[in-house]
Amino acid sequence: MTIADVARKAGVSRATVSRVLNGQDTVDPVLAGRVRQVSRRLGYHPSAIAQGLARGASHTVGVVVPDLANPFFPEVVKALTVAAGKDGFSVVVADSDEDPEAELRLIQDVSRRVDGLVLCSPRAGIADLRRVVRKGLPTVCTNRMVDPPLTASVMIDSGRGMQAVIRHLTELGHRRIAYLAGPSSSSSNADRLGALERSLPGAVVIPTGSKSQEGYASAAAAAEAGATAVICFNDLVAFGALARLRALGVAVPGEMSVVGFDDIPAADFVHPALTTVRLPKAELGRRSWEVLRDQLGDHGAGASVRLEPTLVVRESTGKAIGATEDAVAVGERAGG
Amino acid sequence: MTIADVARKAGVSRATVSRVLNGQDTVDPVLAGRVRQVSRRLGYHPSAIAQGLARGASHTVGVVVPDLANPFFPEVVKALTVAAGKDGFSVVVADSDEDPEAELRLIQDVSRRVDGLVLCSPRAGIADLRRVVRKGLPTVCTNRMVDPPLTASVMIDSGRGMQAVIRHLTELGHRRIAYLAGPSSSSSNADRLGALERSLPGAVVIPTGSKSQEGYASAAAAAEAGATAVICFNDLVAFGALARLRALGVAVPGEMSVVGFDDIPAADFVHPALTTVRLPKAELGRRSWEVLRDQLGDHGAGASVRLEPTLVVRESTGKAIGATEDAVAVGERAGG
DNA sequence: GTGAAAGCGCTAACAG
DNA sequence: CTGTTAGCGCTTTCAC
Repeated sequence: MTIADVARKAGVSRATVSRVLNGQDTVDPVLAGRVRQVSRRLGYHPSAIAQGLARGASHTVGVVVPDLANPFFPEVVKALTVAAGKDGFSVVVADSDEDPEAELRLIQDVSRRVDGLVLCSPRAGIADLRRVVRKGLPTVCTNRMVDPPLTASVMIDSGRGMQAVIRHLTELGHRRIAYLAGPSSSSSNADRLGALERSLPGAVVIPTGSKSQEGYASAAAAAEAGATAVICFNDLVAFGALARLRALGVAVPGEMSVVGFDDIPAADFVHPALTTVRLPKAELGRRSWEVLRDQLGDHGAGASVRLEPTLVVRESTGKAIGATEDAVAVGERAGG
Repeated sequence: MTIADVARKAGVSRATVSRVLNGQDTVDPVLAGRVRQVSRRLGYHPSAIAQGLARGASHTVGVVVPDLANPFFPEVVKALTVAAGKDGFSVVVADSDEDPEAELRLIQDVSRRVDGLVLCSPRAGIADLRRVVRKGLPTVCTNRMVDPPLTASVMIDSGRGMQAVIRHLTELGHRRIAYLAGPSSSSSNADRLGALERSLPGAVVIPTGSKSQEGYASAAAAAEAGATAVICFNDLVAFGALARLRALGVAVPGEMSVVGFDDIPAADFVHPALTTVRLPKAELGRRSWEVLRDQLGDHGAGASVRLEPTLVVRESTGKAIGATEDAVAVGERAGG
């Protein structure tokens, strides 16, 4: 079932069928009607592949993410597909499973079949990235500092988020704070770590990860370290920490404050409701598309946008134990 | 930068370049080496579009989901992309945003650019589905009864899951049970509802939805209806219900048992840990790919596989209040 | 207004 | 083993 079949049945040339189906108004209405009817009756649908070849553009963009099972990414991808869809673009997604090697392979792979690419929080090293990102393929990179910039970028200022958290916590009198750190390959994690060490050199950093399981495993160490507040790499980790602290009999926020990052929907429904840094996920997806689309059009260099996170205070943070007006003393407590 | 450029620089024909790059062993090692070197130096990457046209297959499959922000689907999509990736296939995903109209449009759209399609829990009516599913395009449909079957299918037996829940609850002495129902367009919801009404004709059904917000809103009604146990359409809804019950001062599981469906990762970390029906999400994705791949190959009709859910009992369910050995009485209680 | 013809970049017979 | 020759299905000048 090709355009030729329609042309033959309708008694016109393939060019005419093409014109009609692409909405050109330079065709005799009678013929146009006949073509439309025939093509409908035959159930004809043009091959996007062939169109892609002929037009030199596939109207498809790729997005590669580290882990689609992490609630952060589906929201970004969703907003991106919806936005791109409105402009007639499809989105192919690739999941690298947090593996930098796989990520590089996927980038190259996907690059061969798309008009543009968005790299979501890529985990690969900068040198590797520079190697595989095709010069000439419109690309936007999210949540990943690359200096000098090799692509357009859309960032969320994680450092600012961390600062807001620290301010919040210190205002509550917390002096001993632990950070359950995310994957070392995560650039956002590095940003947060940087901000943390700058504002609070004495913070205890506990390598953790990005899943609840890992938060569960690490939370005890935070308690043992005498922290009165624990900042988690993301909400999932915070959920795990919350569960572990409960198991340990440590009251939240009474004895320990907990804060997350992301603000996934469930954060508002756990108990205690999680204080967290809201990252504008949907906006990240939308803006990524816009920035990419701009490059697709005028072939320009591509913008660099920076989005702001906002601290959402709920129930999991509270006054430090033993905190006084001008608290200096650290509320030491035995772990678990 | 096309295959012709490489051919010219390497002093061979395009066919030879093609052969080398596709790993055919029928080429003089010397030429092959030269070709590989030139193509690397030039940074040449074949266009997947052109290959697709020439080969008559794009090595891309589509998957359309109702809502990527619902944690059920990313896990399915992830497993699917990983499985397909291993066989050299890319996956384009489309998110219909729970809108049947949009879904139909997306199906047609995506169909034009892929070798195969998986419809994940499609929300459109059967008649519409029948209209847009392209005869001849390998397709698998998940979680959607279509009779007579118009495609291969991979189902999770939701009814069985519901039965297991009811058995569990009645063994605990519950007699008055409420169901916070999911979207009416959801086939799984219909299955669960069917099983519920068959096993427990007196159950109270409260139209709810698929999000925590909605569960939060509906939970009070369940309490007011005098239920001692509430079954939720999914874990997200259950999280909402849990939050509302806590706000209402209703103890779980002391005064009210709560169960969900899906078993998303967070279910094990909320408090109380959620009793839920685990749906094999990753397996659903993997099997969907396998069934699709089989059709891609031998052009066969496509299998019909059925996956079993399993009840995971955690902390949110317990003995009905006032339940006796042979409980008959209903534990009536005032709503919050 | 409409058709003929020339590709888009690649693969796959088919000769040699 | 390697090159030549046809296309894959569509779009798009360029004449008519």
